[in-house]
Amino acid sequence: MDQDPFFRTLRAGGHRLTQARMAVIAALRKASAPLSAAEILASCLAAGARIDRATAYRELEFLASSGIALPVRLEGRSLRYEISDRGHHHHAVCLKCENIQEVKADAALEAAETRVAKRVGFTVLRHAFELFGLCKKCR
Amino acid sequence: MDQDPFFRTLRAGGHRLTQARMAVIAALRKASAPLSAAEILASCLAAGARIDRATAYRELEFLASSGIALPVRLEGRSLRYEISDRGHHHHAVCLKCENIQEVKADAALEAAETRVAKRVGFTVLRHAFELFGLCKKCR
DNA sequence: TTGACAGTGCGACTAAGTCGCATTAATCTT
DNA sequence: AAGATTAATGCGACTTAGTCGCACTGTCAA
Ligand SMILES: [Zn+2]
Ligand SMILES: [Zn+2]
Ligand SMILES: [Zn+2]
Ligand SMILES: [Zn+2]
Repeated sequence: MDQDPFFRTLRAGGHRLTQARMAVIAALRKASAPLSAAEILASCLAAGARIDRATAYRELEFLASSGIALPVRLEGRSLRYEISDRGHHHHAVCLKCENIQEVKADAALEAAETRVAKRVGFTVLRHAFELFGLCKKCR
Repeated sequence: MDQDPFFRTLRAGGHRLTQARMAVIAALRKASAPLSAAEILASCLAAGARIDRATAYRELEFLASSGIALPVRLEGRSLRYEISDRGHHHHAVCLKCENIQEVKADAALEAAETRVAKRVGFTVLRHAFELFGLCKKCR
């Protein structure tokens, strides 16, 4: 626990390692796809941590501001979060089975994104790229 | 009005040209950026059409299913709509002035999107690409 | 071990959208 | 032009996702 980089970051920032905080981080770690606040809350409760809805929301917001959780806002769905140590990627959402699949960053795509931004005279702080359709299984 | 392609499509489909429907289409036409349901409702009311909130939502959904309105779901914002006859494009959202700017489709970007989809074995029905940052004026 | 205060639980609140159902009005028929 | 048909509407109650203030509590450094 003391060698965990996220926990060290939190301690270094003067933040406490509370039950709720550790439960939420554990829930994010366990997840294989981005989770909504409600799902994270359910996961924490299932794991035996008694935390409140408001706490779950506040904690996720805090973890996002600390760079530990990454907000994932897929169009049409409610806000989700994933753990932030998996490198830059995007998502493909299956419209049939609802599965969310990671799409590794593609150099050409990222280059095109940069070029387009330059063309329209925009300073890009963040970008979103999502695919919606049918996954291998559902096709 | 009878030569309007959208109106002709609606008539051909056996749909009525109601006050609400025409008011919503007019609001979408007037808009220079994607509008939320609330904004469209306000625009209709300001134009003198007495329509209900539920009607505005239902009408927008209907127009989207008819291919006349295009849902624009920019991450973190509520669902918006724009008129559908402007060709494929994406959006750049200024985080300071909240302006939403159209970004014309870029051949290289679209090609990269297609290639990435193929790589992950995904049948893409729709894609999203958005830039978030600072516009020319706000930089 | 204890004081300070970051973090929590509670509950009331808001914003965005949905739904069922009785009524209205756009279009069709005659 | 009047009546019939039924798509579309208004109303209001409901849901879902998230926010907020405030009194209380648990973490941790001294
Ligand atoms: Zn699938
Ligand atoms: Zn990217
Ligand atoms: Zn701006
Ligand atoms: Zn595109």
